[in-house]
Parts: sequence; C-alpha cells; structure tokens
Amino acid sequence: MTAEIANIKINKEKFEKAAYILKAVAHPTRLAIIQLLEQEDGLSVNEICEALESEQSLISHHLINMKLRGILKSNKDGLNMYYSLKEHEVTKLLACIENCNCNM
Amino acid sequence: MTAEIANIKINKEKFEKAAYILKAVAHPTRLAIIQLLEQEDGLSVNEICEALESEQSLISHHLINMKLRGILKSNKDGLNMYYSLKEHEVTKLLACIENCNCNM
DNA sequence: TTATTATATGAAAATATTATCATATATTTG
DNA sequence: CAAATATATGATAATATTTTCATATAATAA
Repeated sequence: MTAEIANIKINKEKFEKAAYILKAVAHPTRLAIIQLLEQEDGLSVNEICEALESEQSLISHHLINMKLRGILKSNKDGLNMYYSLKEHEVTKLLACIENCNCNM
Repeated sequence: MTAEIANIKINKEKFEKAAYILKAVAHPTRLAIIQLLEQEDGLSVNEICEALESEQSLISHHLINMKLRGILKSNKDGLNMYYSLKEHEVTKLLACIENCNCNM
C-alpha cells in the first residue's frame, strides 16, 4: 500500500466534513445569497427574498440551513432577522470555481 | 433596486454553472478521488477502487460523472482506463474548505 | 476460439435534497 | 387586546443523487 492510499483512509472523515460544507454551498440560490451578503452584509430575510425573487419560506429554509452549517450568522432586531456571512472564506469558493475551465 | 440586487439577476446563470461544478465535488468519495489523483496522477479504475475500498461500478459512475463535468480526463491503455485530473484548479476547493472555520 | 480481466452501462432501489404549503410564533402597532 | 408584519417550522410532495446489481463490451491471454 502506497503512502497516498494510506492517506486516503486517514482522511475519510476530513472528506466527509468538507463535502458537508461544499454541499451547503453547491446550490444556485445559496451561492446567490453568499454573493449578496458579501456585497451588502446584514440583510433581512425579506430583502433577500426580494433580491432573489424567491419565496419567504424557501429562503428561510436555505438561510437556516446555512446558519446551521456555520456559513451564516443572524441577529434579530424587532420583527426582522438580519443575516450575514459568518465565514467569509466561503466566498473564495466562488472565485475558485470561476477560475476553472470545466465543461460549463 | 440597488446595484447588488441587479447583479444577482444578471448572475443567475453564473450561479447555476458554479453550483453544477461544486456539486460534482461535494461528495466524500469524489473529494477522495481528487486528492488521490492530485498525489498520483493517472490511476486505473481498479487502483482507485482499491485505494478507496469501494466497489468498481460505483467508482466508475463517479469517475464518468466527473469526466463529464470536465474535472477528470481519461485515457485507455489495453484493458485499463487511466484517469487523471483535467482541472487542477478544483484541488484548491479542498484547500479553501480547510481554511474555513465552519461548524464541523 | 474460449476464458479472463478491466471497465462501462443501465435499470431499479435506496436515500437525500429542495420546494411548496399551511400554519405557528414573535414582535410591533393601533 | 386585536391586527398586521416578519420569520420560522414542519409535513408533504417533487425532484435529484447515490448505490446496487446484473450484465454488456472490449482487450488480452491461453
């Protein structure tokens, strides 16, 4: 067994964690949310819904999911819940993809 | 409508393409394949199966899927099909995720 | 030519993700 | 307190992805 193959086994858990985060990002709506919050941090659910022309409940589900995975954070002010990027590093994923010359 | 919001609409297609590539990568087995090929380029299907302790048909499906999306390339030599990275840029996605402090 | 080996393929089953809908909760306002 | 507004929740439906299994194909060897 080569060193590389041994490595793969050791890193199995690492790949599972990485895939978990990547999955949270690998969706057009969620990428749009990330870019939106990158440009204008701390938007309410309604503002995000309007920007993305998407339904409140669906956006809420996405936001909560991304918060759960540590990508977003939120803070409440009165009736509104303001979401912002917790992990700015994820914006680099988009930049990274844009440099790819994959079949698109 | 703010400039950011106008942007989101224009970029809808961009997000779809990016999500398409991210989805191809957002899977533990496929991440493992990428790292394996990054370290030792041009492995046969069987070698990959052994390294990942995974079934031939399943690995074949993953490999063909990643090739279809422009991430891998393959070349045949006799009975063997050797796969390698076509788009090395995707290895940066893994590095990028590792720098994240998301809830994992 | 038959057997063997490596890989691909395709259908079906299993599982996971995403979207929709109705409604609940919480906050503010009149 | 009742009405209005913003967001969350949870069940279900719709859809997509992943796995499995049986088998096909193609190359080589006996």
